[in-house]
Amino acid sequence: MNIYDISKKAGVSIATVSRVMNGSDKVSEKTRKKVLDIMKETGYTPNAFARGLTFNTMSTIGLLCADCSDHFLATAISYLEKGFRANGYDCILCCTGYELATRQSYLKLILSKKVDAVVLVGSTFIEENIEDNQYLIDASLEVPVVSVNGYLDSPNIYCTLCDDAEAICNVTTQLIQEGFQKTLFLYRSASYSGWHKLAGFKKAYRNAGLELSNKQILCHHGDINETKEMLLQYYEKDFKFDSVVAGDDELGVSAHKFAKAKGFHIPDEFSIIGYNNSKVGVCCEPELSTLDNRLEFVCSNTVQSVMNILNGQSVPRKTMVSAEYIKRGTTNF
Amino acid sequence: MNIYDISKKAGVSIATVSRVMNGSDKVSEKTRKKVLDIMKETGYTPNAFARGLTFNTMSTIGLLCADCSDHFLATAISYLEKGFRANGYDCILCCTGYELATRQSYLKLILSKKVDAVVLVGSTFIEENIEDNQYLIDASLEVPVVSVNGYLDSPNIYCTLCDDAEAICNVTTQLIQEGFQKTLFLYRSASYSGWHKLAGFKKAYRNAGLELSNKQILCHHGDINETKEMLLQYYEKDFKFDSVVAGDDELGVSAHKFAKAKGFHIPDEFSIIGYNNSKVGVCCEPELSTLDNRLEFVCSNTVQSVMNILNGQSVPRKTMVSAEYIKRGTTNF
DNA sequence: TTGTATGCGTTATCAA
DNA sequence: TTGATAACGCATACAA
Repeated sequence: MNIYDISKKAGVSIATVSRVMNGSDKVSEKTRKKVLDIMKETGYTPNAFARGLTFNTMSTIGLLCADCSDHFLATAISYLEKGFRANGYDCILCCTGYELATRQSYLKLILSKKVDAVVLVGSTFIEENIEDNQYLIDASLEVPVVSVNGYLDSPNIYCTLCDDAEAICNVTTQLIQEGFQKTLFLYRSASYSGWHKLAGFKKAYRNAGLELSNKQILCHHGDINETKEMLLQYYEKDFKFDSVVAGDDELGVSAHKFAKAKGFHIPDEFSIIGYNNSKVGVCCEPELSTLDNRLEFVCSNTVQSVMNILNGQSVPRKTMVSAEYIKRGTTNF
Repeated sequence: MNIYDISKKAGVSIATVSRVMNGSDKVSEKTRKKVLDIMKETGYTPNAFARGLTFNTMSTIGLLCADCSDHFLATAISYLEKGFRANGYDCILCCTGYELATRQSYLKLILSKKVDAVVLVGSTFIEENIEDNQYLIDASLEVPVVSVNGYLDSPNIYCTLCDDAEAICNVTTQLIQEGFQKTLFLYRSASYSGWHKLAGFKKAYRNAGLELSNKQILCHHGDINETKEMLLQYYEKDFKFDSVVAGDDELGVSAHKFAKAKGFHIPDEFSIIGYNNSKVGVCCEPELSTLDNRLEFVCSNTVQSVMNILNGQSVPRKTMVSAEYIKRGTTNF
């Protein structure tokens, strides 16, 4: 079924059929009804590729994310997809993994599908090494690139993110004031968000005028129990920490399991703070205190930015929002 | 940059350019090199919409899922996306929510984008009321429809699923043999998978020749702590259960928190079995025993089925796999 | 108000 | 080995 079939059945030209489809007012009620009836009868739908060809868009957004089985990223994708759909856009999902080369080739793939914009979901897309971000800047020459929780300063790249550094700095300062001065900062990987959290941690010690040992900073990736075991060893061999500030809630849960294994009383003897306010933090007892990075706001802002950009409106290149501290059972403040 | 620009620069016709692009052997090495050089130089990419128009496909699969922030579904999507991409297909993601009307309209939307196949991720897409599945059958008239973890018997609908009923039946039988004869079956919603799990639970009691009270079956949706509170009330007011078989791990964690709140010793005094082998089950102490429904296998089978169908090969309409019991700390067997 | 003709960027058929 | 041209399905400027 195409526009010619409909036009024949209705005894009109394809131009008229096209007008009816696009709600032109320059069609008589009579013919409009006739054409509409036949469309309904035949279940006609205009060919999306043909429309794409003429309009040079199929109203799709490319969503790049490292790993959509990661709960934080999956939640972001959920918000983004809903938001874009509400604006009439479909989302092409692309799970890139964490390797740069893969991300570069997948970004090209997505661009070749002629998406209207590219969304980088999660801070892992911004590399520390400047040249490694060139592929993002190249992409931004073709379509707007927006980043959720990462920041890259470039003309057609728009970023919405949470002030992780400030949040971590604040809670670390609180811990110090509570007397926890041997805090371990536990994070998963080098990423825009990772460095900023670390910077916040360091800043708290600087502000307090306290010496910070590099043993207090630990980068580790592994599943919950692997990390717990690693912590048990680290505690014995390297550093006797009295609290943990974690880069995400899963690391926080690992610290929680570590503390339980050691028989430490939480939160008086041992305090823990997670990050992301995710479901895993509420599975343990006592539940994990955490920082909520207002993902829903960040995502809806991202969607709105893309829409505004596509409508030719001016949009701030950087939007920053502060995190919210969620007090639960693993801290006293 | 389009094929005409390239052809002009190379001093050849568009037909030759097209041949070069598609690796035809009927092009002299000399002109091939010339065209290739200019393509590289200009960064030319063929227009995806135009190709879509001629081939009537853009190599995309529509992924429908109720809620991709649900960890189980997100994991499935992760596997599916990787699998389809490895086969040269992109995925359009569509989070439908749980309402039938929304799902119906979104399925139409996805079809109007001319995807090559539709994947229903999760068992919630199959409705108990037969007419409510008609929209799926209608869709299957246009493109192959495949279901992950749900079953619908119809010519162009292909299903891969885990034998939830058998799995639940087996563990329930084990519980009965261990002396836990007041098990509460806790599930979240009516769905294909939900009924089958329930059926398995009932079967275990039938097999054991035991009376099953309808107080032993409880449907509830809510977050982890809401469900825990609900269980505390239910225990006081309605039914003194000694174990829980849960439809998913989060419900299992709720039961876990309930048991802790009551001071029951796990697993001797109170046993719990979750479902899905998800991350939340490993956050609590003792960790949750659970059933792994072999999601990775189910997803890779789904991808392979779609590929085979699109290649015109014959594919079984139903593939069933048994679950794996994961013993952790909330059971004795 | 309606119809004709052209363009969108490819691929593929047929001649040369 | 190459080139001209029709076809894919739709939108639209222009003509009627």
